[in-house]
Amino acid sequence: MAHPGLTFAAGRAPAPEAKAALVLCPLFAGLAASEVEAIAAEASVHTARPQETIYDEGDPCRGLWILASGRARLQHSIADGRTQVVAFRAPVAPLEPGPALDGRGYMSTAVAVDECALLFLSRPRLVEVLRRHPRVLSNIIDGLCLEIRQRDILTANAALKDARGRVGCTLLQLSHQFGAPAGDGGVRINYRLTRQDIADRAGVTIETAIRVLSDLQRRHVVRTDAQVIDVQDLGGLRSVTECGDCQFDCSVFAPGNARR
DNA sequence: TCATTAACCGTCG
DNA sequence: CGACGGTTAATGA
Repeated sequence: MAHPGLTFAAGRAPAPEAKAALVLCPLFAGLAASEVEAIAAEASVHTARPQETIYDEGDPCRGLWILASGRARLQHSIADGRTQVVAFRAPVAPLEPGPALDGRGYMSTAVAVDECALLFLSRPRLVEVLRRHPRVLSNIIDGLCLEIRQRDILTANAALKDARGRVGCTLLQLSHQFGAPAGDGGVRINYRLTRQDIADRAGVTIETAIRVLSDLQRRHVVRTDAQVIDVQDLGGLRSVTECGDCQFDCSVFAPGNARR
C-alpha cells in the first residue's frame, strides 16, 4: 500500500535543489538544460524520513520516482522475516522506471535509508515527456536493459555461489556501481553500507557477512572505515569470488556503460 | 545502534 | 567426518 507518511514538500526548502538535480539524471541525458527544467516544473517534490517506505511491492505505479538526494534500497521481504535487497539507489537515479512505463505494480519495496528528496512525475506527464523527447525513452530502455543484465548475474550468483562468493560478487558489483579511485590505487565503494546492508544484498546473515569481510580484511583484500569499503586488491577479490569460471560480464554494473 | 567474536548445531557432500 | 553457514549470546564501540 502506498505510504501516507510521505510529505508533499513542493514549495518548501528541498524543492528547488531537488528539481535542479534533475539535469544530472541519466534519463535526461542529451536534452538541453531548459528542456530538463521544463520537465522538472511538472514534477512534484517529496521527502522521506530514514527507514520510511516510499512505496510497497505490488502497489499500483502512478508515475516515475527519481531520487534527488539521500539513499534508498529496493527490496523484497522474504518469508522468514529477512530482507532481500534488489538494488541500492543513489542520486540522481530513477527508482523503478519499468513500472512507470507499463503502469503495472511496483516490483519491489522502496525504503529510504537516509532523509531523501524525491521527484515524482505522474504517468500522464511522463507519457507527454516521452512524446516530446523520444531520447528519454531510449535512455530509459538503456537503463532497463542494463538492469536486466545485472539481475541475471544476481540470480546466478545467488544460485551458484557459496557465502564467500556471494559476498565477494556483491562487493565487486558495488565497486562497479559506486566505485571511485581510492588513494592507494584501489577502489572505494562510495556509498555507506552497514554490514546488514551487505548481508541483505548478498543473501546471507549479518554474522556470515562479518565473517567473510573480516577474513577479507585480514588478507588485505578490502579495508572498511565507517561503513565505507575500500577494495584494495580487486584481483584478490575476483579470485575469492571465483570469477575465473564465471561466464557473466559483471562490467555491466559499471555506471554509464548503457550507452556506447 | 552497529560491529564483532565465539560457541553451538544441523545439513550435506 | 568435516566444511559451511545459520542461530544464539555476550560484549564492545
